[in-house]
Amino acid sequence: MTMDKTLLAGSTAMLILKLLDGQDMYGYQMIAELAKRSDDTFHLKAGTLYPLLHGLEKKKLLESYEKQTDSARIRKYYRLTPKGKKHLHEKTEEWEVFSHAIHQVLKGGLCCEHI
Amino acid sequence: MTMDKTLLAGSTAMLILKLLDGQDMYGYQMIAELAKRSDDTFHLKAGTLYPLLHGLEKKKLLESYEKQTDSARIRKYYRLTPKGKKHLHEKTEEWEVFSHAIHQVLKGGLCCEHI
DNA sequence: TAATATATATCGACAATCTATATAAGGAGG
DNA sequence: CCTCCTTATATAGATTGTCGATATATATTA
Repeated sequence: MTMDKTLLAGSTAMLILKLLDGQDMYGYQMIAELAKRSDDTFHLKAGTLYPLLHGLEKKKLLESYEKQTDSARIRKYYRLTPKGKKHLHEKTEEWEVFSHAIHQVLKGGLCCEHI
Repeated sequence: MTMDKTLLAGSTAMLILKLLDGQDMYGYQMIAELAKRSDDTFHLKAGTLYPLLHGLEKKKLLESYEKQTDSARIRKYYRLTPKGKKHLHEKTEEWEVFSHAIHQVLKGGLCCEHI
């Protein structure tokens, strides 16, 4: 199914933070990992990811460091900061409230019709 | 809780269509009804709703008609068209896939880590 | 050596929401 | 009677988030 890209709005940052909660990763890896974990539902574009990472770093939610791999190639890894972890927690709760509310409306709303 | 407004992106139209699935409504009523059905999570602004309604009408997903109420005031009611109903159905399925995918990622993704 | 995959980055376009503002009618309170 | 608040519809401008296109460079494979 073709995902409506606008649905992602606002939740992309949360997903990135979640990916980094547990292990450090570099940008390109995140794109693949997100696709994998979401069963190929999310295909984050590079043009979306990199500006987002820079923004999160500026907000001190992430820290980056360069790491030389076996193949002489330098990759830029990102690490979740304590502040980022806190932010992730908040956003996750927000998401729960939000998706529950949507679910509520889609359920028919009949439950609230005559209280 | 202050809802991140961007989370709504893309799903507002679906919610409006859902509200009209069952009964015709006028704009102002939709704002109140959506807040009610979502347990005060969604507070749609007039500046968001009306352009959206006009857009949905232009796309033939909605039809409008004016109705004189008891109080001499004329209200503009909206009705869901068959095309709109079909659209609602599609968007609802899309939402299910999307929210499931988010849930999957937030779950930790550990389940997919070593398959 | 040429094509493809990996890897990071920026810019302009576009879509969706918000705030602010305009307009106007009805009801409540002073 | 007049003012304020709520109801009700509407539009313009600002902001934000995502995408497509493009640029650059290295590594792998054919």
